[in-house]
Amino acid sequence: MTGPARRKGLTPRSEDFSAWYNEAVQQAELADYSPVRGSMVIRPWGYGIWENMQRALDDMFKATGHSNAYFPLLIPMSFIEREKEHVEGFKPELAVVTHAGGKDLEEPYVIRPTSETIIYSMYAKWVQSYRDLPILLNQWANVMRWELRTRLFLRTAEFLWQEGHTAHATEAEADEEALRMLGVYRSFMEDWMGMPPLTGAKSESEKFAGAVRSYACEALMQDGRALQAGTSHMLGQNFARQFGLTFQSEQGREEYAWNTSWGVSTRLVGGLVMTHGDDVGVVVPPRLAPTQVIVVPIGRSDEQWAAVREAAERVVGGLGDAGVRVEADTRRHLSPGAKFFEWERKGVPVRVEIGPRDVARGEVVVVRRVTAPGEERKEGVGEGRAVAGMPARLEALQGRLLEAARARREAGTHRGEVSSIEELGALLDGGAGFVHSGWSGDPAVEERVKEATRATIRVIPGEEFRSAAAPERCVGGGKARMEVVWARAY
RNA sequence: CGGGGCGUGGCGCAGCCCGGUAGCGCGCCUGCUUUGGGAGCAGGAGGUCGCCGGUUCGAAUCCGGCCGCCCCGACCA
Repeated sequence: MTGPARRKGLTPRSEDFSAWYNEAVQQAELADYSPVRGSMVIRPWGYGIWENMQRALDDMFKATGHSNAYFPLLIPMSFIEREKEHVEGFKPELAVVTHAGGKDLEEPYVIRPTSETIIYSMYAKWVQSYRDLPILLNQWANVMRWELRTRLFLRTAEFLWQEGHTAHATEAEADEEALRMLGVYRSFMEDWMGMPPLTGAKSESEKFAGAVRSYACEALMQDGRALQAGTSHMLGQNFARQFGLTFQSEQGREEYAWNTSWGVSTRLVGGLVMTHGDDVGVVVPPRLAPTQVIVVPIGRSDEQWAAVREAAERVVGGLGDAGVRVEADTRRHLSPGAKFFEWERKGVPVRVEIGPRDVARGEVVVVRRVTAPGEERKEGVGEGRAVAGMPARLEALQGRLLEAARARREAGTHRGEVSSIEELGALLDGGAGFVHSGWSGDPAVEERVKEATRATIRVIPGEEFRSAAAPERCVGGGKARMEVVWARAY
């Protein structure tokens, strides 16, 4: 199995999804393992995707009134320890700096696992009056959580993310903010990633350490497991109390501010791979692809090469003018086939082949990375028409990826009464990803389900995702008080 | 942290049981011929066999300890 036959492709997803994922990520050159335990190197192709994600998200944050700022990497240990649930949640995975400048530090610093504490300590300095609120900041940063078991992009010890932190005068305003950003995440995942998530609230046991309410986007991966792709928290006044974040209200009273925090990380890149990838490799949606179109000139003799190069340059120029991110692969030591495989593994949405035959006809061959049923993969198109039609072609592909992912999510979702834990387990074993059911609200039921099936409540779905007929029975027996969605999660 | 697997040129592996000249494929370099789905031939470079210690005339191989990586589980907004 290690010979040439194996080298031609990845381990099929159906055979070993985990092996497929690792191979897909590495062969697409998204990331590589590093000498540092649990920390990966994000390579240019992977980082390019992240940069495109950042740009889109950053624009959305700005459009909703937020500004960027930057806070220190190191946080005094005492800060983390101040909020009781927060410290309990994060203590086990903290990396601590105890020694610097050649001597032991008086107070250790932790490498931020998240920045609530240091940010709200600063907000406390900046806020005196209700007129200073709201504060709407975001930071792009790296954070560190010493995870016991890591996986490329999905869970690494160090990862890149953005964390939004806001302070408001009222609870209603804070909750509105938390929900607004949940909606921003959802739009981003749908419109840019083609990864339609379920959104809703977290149960008590799954919420963020220190939050009053947590909201999340949960996406269904191709292996039927859920990926928590983004979270937004209404922190109440928990941190404000610990850090003295108070303001004088319009009525002259001293009050604690209400906070929110929200974040998405490089984990999204892993989600992208597991949403759209196939047995050939990664598939990157056009809006996020660092290169949307790869032009491959094909020629034997020097004269042929000169002719196809010229045509390739014309196409690259034309596409560039049309706002398409395009590149020509002019390496002469590689055969066309080798280049085809390489770019397919990386997931470039469209390839344009230009050989002597095409030049003679004034055509190019346009090849799609993914095809709809019944659609030709390769297509000879007049050069001018190929260039002019490319933006529309890319948008169509973007839309198709979203629809395919939505269809997979729906096919992997079970709705209807689930009246026992055994039945829930059978549904999950039978291929269901998201299983809707009723729930009494009793944490003991969650615990029992987890024991028996390894599934957890991913969300208490928002209105739009609830079933037409609300479930009446709780999976643990008795009456349901709400609808929940179960899944085995990453 | 529990269980399993694995550390040998850049990558993937064989050799280890049974101690004795370190091997294969891919990749890389040079030359020539090639280029429409992973090119061919010829020549070449590249390895203190994860680390430390022990046994032995002699250790990739046997013994002890340590370190690291991957997978499953536990843990993990």
